[in-house]
This record gives sequence, structure tokens and C-alpha cells, in this order.
Amino acid sequence: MRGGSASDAVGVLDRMTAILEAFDHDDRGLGISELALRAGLPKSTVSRLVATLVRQRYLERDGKHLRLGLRVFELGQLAEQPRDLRAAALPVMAELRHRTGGHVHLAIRDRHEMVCIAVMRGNAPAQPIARIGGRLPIHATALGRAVLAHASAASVDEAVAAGLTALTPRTITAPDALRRQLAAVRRSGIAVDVEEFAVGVSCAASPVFAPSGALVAALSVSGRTDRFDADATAAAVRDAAFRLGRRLGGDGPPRG
Amino acid sequence: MRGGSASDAVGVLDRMTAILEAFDHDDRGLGISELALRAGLPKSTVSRLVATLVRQRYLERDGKHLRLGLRVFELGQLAEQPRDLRAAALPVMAELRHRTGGHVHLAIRDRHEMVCIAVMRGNAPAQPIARIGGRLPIHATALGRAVLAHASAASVDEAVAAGLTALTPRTITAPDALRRQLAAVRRSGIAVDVEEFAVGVSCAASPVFAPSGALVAALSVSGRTDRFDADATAAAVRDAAFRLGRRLGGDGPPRG
DNA sequence: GGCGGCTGGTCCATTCAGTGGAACGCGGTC
DNA sequence: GACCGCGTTCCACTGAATGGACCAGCCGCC
Repeated sequence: MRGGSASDAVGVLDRMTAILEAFDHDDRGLGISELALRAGLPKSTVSRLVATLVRQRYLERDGKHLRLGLRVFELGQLAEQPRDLRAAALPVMAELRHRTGGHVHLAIRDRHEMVCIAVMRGNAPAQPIARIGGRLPIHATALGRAVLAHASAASVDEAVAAGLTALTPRTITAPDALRRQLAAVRRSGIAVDVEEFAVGVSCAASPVFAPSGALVAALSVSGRTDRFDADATAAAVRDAAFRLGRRLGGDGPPRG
Repeated sequence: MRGGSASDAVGVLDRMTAILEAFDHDDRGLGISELALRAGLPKSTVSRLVATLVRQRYLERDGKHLRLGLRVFELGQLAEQPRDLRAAALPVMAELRHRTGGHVHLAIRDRHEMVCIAVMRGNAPAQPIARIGGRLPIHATALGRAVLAHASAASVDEAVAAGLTALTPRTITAPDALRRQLAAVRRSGIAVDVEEFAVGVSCAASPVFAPSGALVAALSVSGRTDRFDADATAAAVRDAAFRLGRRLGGDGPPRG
């Protein structure tokens, strides 16, 4: 029983996670073979595990198409950190959208990536935005740099070690340039990204601190570069991030 | 290695689901012992499985408190059925809220329960509503009866067999009364619940059919009984449910 | 301080649940 | 008919999962 080829899964649970994470947001139903391929597991193993996951409603099957099931959706709604943050942030985000007209994002850090927790579409015409639950590179987005600027040196090293992949011609890829950027973000309280993540899109983000001083998230507004008033947007974002921070319950347990 | 005491879990995956489902929406962090108790599993087993789940980021640990992790949130956002439905429904729901002022819910059926997929708060003062991801009894809510009315007789039997629990003094608990209700819903196209689920709250719901004719969800508006205009609300809900159905992409694969 | 009760973590012999290659049945297309 | 891909099933093998017992730390109490 040697480990699978992908993500050196060893336990049953690791195999299961390999299966669940083989699902992508744009595929409508995977077959067993495709799933086994993506997860790097033998077909027979996948077939058996999938049967259990379907029984537990973590997967749904429609003929030979498998999809993520209702239970996963339900559980996802129970995750506290995203839920509490969203609840506190939605009014602030709505007002921020109203003030700026741009797309508003809230994201938290997960290792060397940012995970999008809430999105509010502005009246900018197109520019599809990071999905809720989607991941963004930490080095190439204002959201990421807003939190990275206030994180430990080790965190920055980790991000650098993960590779500063270029997503557009303007993406920062030099480690020392990134560090200089982060220092600037610390001074100004605002991180700005001009077409580093997607061509034609600019973004301003600010870190969100809980009353305890803990860094918990980042808030951003993005829009088309040609209509982007960086100064005004930055001021609005910084203000909103500050107000959001004050709304957070000291990040201690509210039920105690 | 006899099975655990709760939910006759036999495989590792079943044990894992028992652990994940031990989390409730209102507890802020569980310890290993409490978790083992709820899941009906030995502490040592829970301790080991939890370690893997934390490593895979399905759980997060903060000292001795365990919470559902980011990965669960991410995966939950990938579940297609809720995501597609929500996307199609949000504009319709917004307009429905605007027309009626009540709380708007969208739910789908899962066996003998309804799972809430989207919620939009109306301007009714209090009356907290079913959470997104929350479950509602199928027999005691307008949402549930709206879909049950158009489901197979076997489905109704299943719901009856699951037990018609009374939640308020007005909850329908007699199987034949329920069946008569369902026939009335079929005739009128609208299900109404007056304080059967919660005292002081009334609700009107309509089934949502895809263009293919498949029954996919239910849409509802709820509000305080003393301000509830059943006829006007019912008309608005029925209209919105019809328009939502037409927005659904024939429930075939949109990417083909 | 010493106790009892709680917490979570770790051992380790036992053994059963999980494994996966091979074989199978099915529904397509060439 | 041969072939290919699909998903499922079989079954001997074995190592991964098990869980009772034990250990260590923490807190409150007497």
C-alpha cells in the first residue's frame, strides 16, 4: 500500500481530501476515472471512497457524474471565521461600494494565498472578480500585500519561497522589490496594485485589525484602471477597514 | 473494533463525518473530549483523526478549541447546485423583497428536510430567519410543503415516516391532514404556513420548476402574522418563482 | 501542598478495514 | 467482431486504524 502519486496521501482521510479537492469550480460533474486521475489514486480506491462520500451526502451522483454535495455546502456555512467576518463586514462593504462604485472584496490569509470571504459587485461593467471561496496570490494583489505588510518576516519569506509568479507584465517578482513595497504599505496603510493581477484592473486594499490589535483580514476596492481614482479610493478603503475593525468583537469568544 | 455508538459509523470516513457534523452553528470551538462525546467515538480515535483534519485544514485549532476550517468553507462554495441556484435567484429575490418587504428564502429539498440556500432579510424588524445552510422540517413549513406537494407519493410517505413533529400548537401533525394540505397546494400553486413553524410568523411559498419541468427548489416570503397580507404575498411569490424557473438553464449543462 | 477531576496526547499489541491489481459487464465507436 | 473507455466487483494481503491504558498538564478546592 504505497502512497498515491499526488500530494503523498497516506491515510484514508488524506485520500478523501485528494478526492474532494479534485473538484474545480468550473467543471460540471466528474467521472470516477477523471477523479482518480486528478487525485492520483487507483480507480478502485476512488470508487469505494466515493460510494461512502455519496452515502454521507458529501458528493452527489447523477448517472456517472459526480458533484460536491449538499453536506459540504452546509458545513461550509458553519465555518466560524468566514461567517463572523462576513456578518460584520457586509454593511461596511455595502457602504464602501456605494462610496466608490467599485467591486469590494474581503479576504483572509491562508499561508501564502488569500481566500476571498465576501464579494460585493460594484457598478463597474465587467471585470469578473475573485469568487467567494476563491484563492488569490498574496504577492500580486493589493489584498495580499495589505496583510503581508503587517505579518512576520517569516511570513514574507514563506511567500517568497512559494514563488513570485508573474500574472501580468507588471507583477512584482523580485523579492527585494516586494519587500520595499511592503515597507511602503506599512507607512501608508494602503496597498495598491495596478494591473499586477489582471490587465486593466487596479485595486486598493487596507488591512483590518481587530480591537485586540490582531490582523484578521484585508478589505479592497477594485475597478478599471482607466477610471480608478487611487487617492479617493484609498481613503475610502482605509476608513472602511478601520470601521470594520472596530465592529469586530475583540476577537475573544463572545459566548464566554 | 466495534462501531461507534452514534450513527453506526463503520468506516473511517463515516467516523470523520461524525466528527465534522458534531459541530453546530452556535458553538465557538469544541475540545477533543466534547467532540468525542458528540460523535460517539473514543477520545483517542478523535484525537488522531482530528490531527489529520487539521493538517488538511478541514479543522482549525486554537489552543484546545477546534473549529471548522477554511477548506470546508472553500469546498462549500464549490457545490454546484446551491451556487447556480443562488446566482440565478438573487436578482429575483431582491425584487421580491422589494415588492413584499418580507424575508425571502430559497431552499431545496434533501430527503425529508429543506436546506436553505439563500436568504434575503426584509425590513420586518426581528424574526430571525433560517440561516443559509440551515435545515427546516419539510412538513411544518411553506417551503417544504411547496415542494412536497409536487413530489412523488413515496416522498410524502418518507416525510410522514420521519415523523410530523409539532413545533408550535398549530403545526400539522396528522398525515391525512397533511395530504389534504398538499392537494390544496397543488391546486393553488401556493403553500401557506401560519405559525406552524414559529409562533408569530407566517410564510407563503411557491415551487420553482426548471424549463425542463423538473422541480428544483422553493421560494418563500415570510413575515409577522399580524402584518401578513396572504393574498398579495402569495401572488408576488408565485410570480417570482415562475420568473426564477425561467431563468434556470433548462437544467442541462450550460458549458456543453 | 495534595488532592480529584478535568483536559489532551501518546503508547502499542491486536486485527480488521482498507487496499489495488485483475477480472468483469456494459455501452459506445470504428 | 474487436476495441476502447467507462464504472463496478472480487479477493488475498497487509499495514493502517483502532482504543484501552497510561501519562502529563492544568485548574479549583479543601
